[in-house]
Amino acid sequence: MNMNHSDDLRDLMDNETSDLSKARLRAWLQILKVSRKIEGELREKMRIEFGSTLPRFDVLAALYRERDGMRMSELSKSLMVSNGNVTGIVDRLVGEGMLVRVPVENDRRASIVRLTEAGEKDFAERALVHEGWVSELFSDLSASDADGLIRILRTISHHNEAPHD
Amino acid sequence: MNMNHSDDLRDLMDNETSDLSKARLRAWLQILKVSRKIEGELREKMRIEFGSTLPRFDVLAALYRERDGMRMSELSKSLMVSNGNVTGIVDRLVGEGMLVRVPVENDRRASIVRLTEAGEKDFAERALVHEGWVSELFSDLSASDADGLIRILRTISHHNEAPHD
DNA sequence: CACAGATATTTCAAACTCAAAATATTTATG
DNA sequence: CATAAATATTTTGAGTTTGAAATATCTGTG
Repeated sequence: MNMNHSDDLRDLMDNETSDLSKARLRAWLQILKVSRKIEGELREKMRIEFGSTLPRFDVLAALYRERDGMRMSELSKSLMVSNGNVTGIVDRLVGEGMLVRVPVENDRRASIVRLTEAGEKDFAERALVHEGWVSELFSDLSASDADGLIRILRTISHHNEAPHD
Repeated sequence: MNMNHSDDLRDLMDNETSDLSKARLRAWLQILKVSRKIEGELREKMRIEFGSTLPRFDVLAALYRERDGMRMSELSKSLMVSNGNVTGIVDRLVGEGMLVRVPVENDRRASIVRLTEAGEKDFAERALVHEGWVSELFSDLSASDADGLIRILRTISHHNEAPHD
């Protein structure tokens, strides 16, 4: 057949778009399926138990980790959602008394968002309940499978990391 | 210490909400992180390359698997989104000439949605490109890791399967 | 200092999403 | 047959999400 180096490569590529790439596609679809199902369950619990939503919980969680507060841009980057999106969520949480916007010294464009005392207290309680829900939904996941899952997912997210400056 | 059987159980439970439940929470957060990142990438490619969106792609994909078409309710169940949601997406895809609604014999409440010839042709091309994108985004995922990932995720989705009638 | 470009955030229009209510139709029961 | 209950779908209102445009402010360069 006289295949040269390029043909070998081509052959590898074709195999990849056939077998490996299909396995990866199945993996992606399974990730999507699980995350939709779990998100749906959590959304419903969140609505019924807390009268609140997942996006709001996510914002509160981010700010609970950064007690000194975050800028809008840090918040949207950390949650991987658009800037404009965070504006609306924060507006509502401010309206609920969970957050405050604090002006930034020497930069009148920016503001720091942080939990109010009530917001901190409320979220601490909700976070415990939320952890329980997740553990229940993942109750078939052993410790070693949890670790394996995290390891594999990390290889994926590292590959797609935003290129550092 | 004189611990009885109940104390043993309590102890096991407390350990669970401490270590295992935290591992499961980390696993969930990692799933969420990966699916957001990948969805974001795919959304952008979808918009730039196809001038379309992920939800529309999902609907087309479901109907490409069921060439005879599906009812609205089957579609929304298969995609795990609400009924009302599918209505809007299908409306737009009908407007684009990708889908048609066919009345159902003997049941004037229902209609079958199916791909047009153009829709079928368009989607077949897009699906190939899409698979390439996914394989690229998952290029650090080996065949065995893909299989491992799928196995672990299946244990999770099986636990949260809708209880059959 | 002027002012071009960069940065931080909000506003905007369109799309997506949900849960609940409304509509239309079918099925089952008395 | 009448009609209550069930089913299939759409409509509605509120919220979330995006990408792009608009605002406001800051920074660096001449």
